[in-house]
Amino acid sequence: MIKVLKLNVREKEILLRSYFLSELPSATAAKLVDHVTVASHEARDPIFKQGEKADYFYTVLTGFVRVFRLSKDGREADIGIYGPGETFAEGVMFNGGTHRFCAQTAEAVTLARYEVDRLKQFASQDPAIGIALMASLSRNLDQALECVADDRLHTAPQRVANFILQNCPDNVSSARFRLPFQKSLLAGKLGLAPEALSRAFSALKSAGVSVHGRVIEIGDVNALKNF
Amino acid sequence: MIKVLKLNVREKEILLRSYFLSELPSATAAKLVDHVTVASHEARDPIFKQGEKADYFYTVLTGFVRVFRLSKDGREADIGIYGPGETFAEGVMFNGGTHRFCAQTAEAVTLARYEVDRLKQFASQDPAIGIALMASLSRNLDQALECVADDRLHTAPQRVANFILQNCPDNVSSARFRLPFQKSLLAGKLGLAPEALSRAFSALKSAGVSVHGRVIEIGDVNALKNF
DNA sequence: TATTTGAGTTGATCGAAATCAAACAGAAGA
DNA sequence: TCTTCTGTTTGATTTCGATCAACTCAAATA
Repeated sequence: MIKVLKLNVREKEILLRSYFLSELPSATAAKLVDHVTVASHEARDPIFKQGEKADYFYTVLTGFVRVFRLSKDGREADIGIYGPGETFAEGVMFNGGTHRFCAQTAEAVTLARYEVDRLKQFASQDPAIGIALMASLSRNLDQALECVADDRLHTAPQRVANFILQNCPDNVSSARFRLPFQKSLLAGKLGLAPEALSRAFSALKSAGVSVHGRVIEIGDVNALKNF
Repeated sequence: MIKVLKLNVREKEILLRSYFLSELPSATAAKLVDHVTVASHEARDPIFKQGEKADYFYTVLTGFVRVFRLSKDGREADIGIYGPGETFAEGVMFNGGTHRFCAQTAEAVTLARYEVDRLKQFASQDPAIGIALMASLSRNLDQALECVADDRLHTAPQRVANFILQNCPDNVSSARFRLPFQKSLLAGKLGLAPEALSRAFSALKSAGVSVHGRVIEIGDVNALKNF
């Protein structure tokens, strides 16, 4: 079930701090916020399906969204997980107005929706909007390329190590953090079966990583970097 | 050895038909062409290296360029092959001005170079330029996501079949085309070792594909689609 | 014509991760 | 408290593709 609502104050703040809008002068950002609608989704809700007409692109306000390709034989391959402040599917502004992938909520999620046609119009009037959109596209492009390279160069334990390191503050020797979503979701994001993720965590024990539920403890950050 | 030159007439035409400039009104495109420099590279020349400061992004005029990540232990993973009319490394406009990947020519190549700083300035004045850049970014983003999904869902022979089908005209039952670059380059693009590509071609014989040097003949396009 | 060189293929082996199956643990519900 | 359900782990097996090595073939060179 989707409910469409107006933005509340808290949501407005999250949105203004998102990667996309934070690039803009505050007056411009405020104008865009006025045209945003909010969609509230339950867990496991489909947001859109590949092949559908694309009327919106999205910024996540709360929760996590899984974007994936569905193959002919029904298997799914994740191409990205997006969390609060992140924008996804901006590509539909320029690819013929059709979604090329499926998107589904991982849990209860609220989304800010930008209308494609309206944004195109705004972008054609104000260069700053185009530039902010480019920054967002560019960020997502870099992540996708990084993902291809990571998949092709590194083993499962190495990819998990990379992910852990991205979630560690820089210049510390040990750290601890909590996974913001299920392990099975992380497995998908890294292109692994859940079993492979589990085994990868075991393999990282020797590098000082211990896992308790969703809490991950890194004993020696440098050891992990050289894994 | 790099030689920097002015555009000749032929190069100017290729550039105006490139994915990036063809999106623009001809007056705008002409203005950008005036600020482009041409770099002429020999085969196997490095164009830039990951970590380097990024002063330009590029559109290929002739030849093919390989963009790849170099890992700590010296292995390389291709993230894209770019040919005539395609633009690469536009991401550097927004990622802090540093190249995140390496680029190398596969053969003798001529490139049109756009100065990042100048393009940013132009984009901040004319919304159409930003929109054209977005279209280019968006195209490259889609390709990268497609690549992730393809890697994760399909076996080597299936990926090769997909590549072949992308190079077939639509709605024909049989076709024939010539690879525009070396097989080893194609192997890299598909994330395969050259041996694996060779074996994949053999596997596709049963689906009516025959290979003579760089010429690929597809006996039954539909059989290939269902491979 | 003989020779060298590089691209591509073929064969044998190995390793990483998918798959299938079963056990296990923690949270939610009766 | 006991049961149920879902997410995660562990074990056994299989499959795919990397790797290493040898070989073929064609083009380039002498």
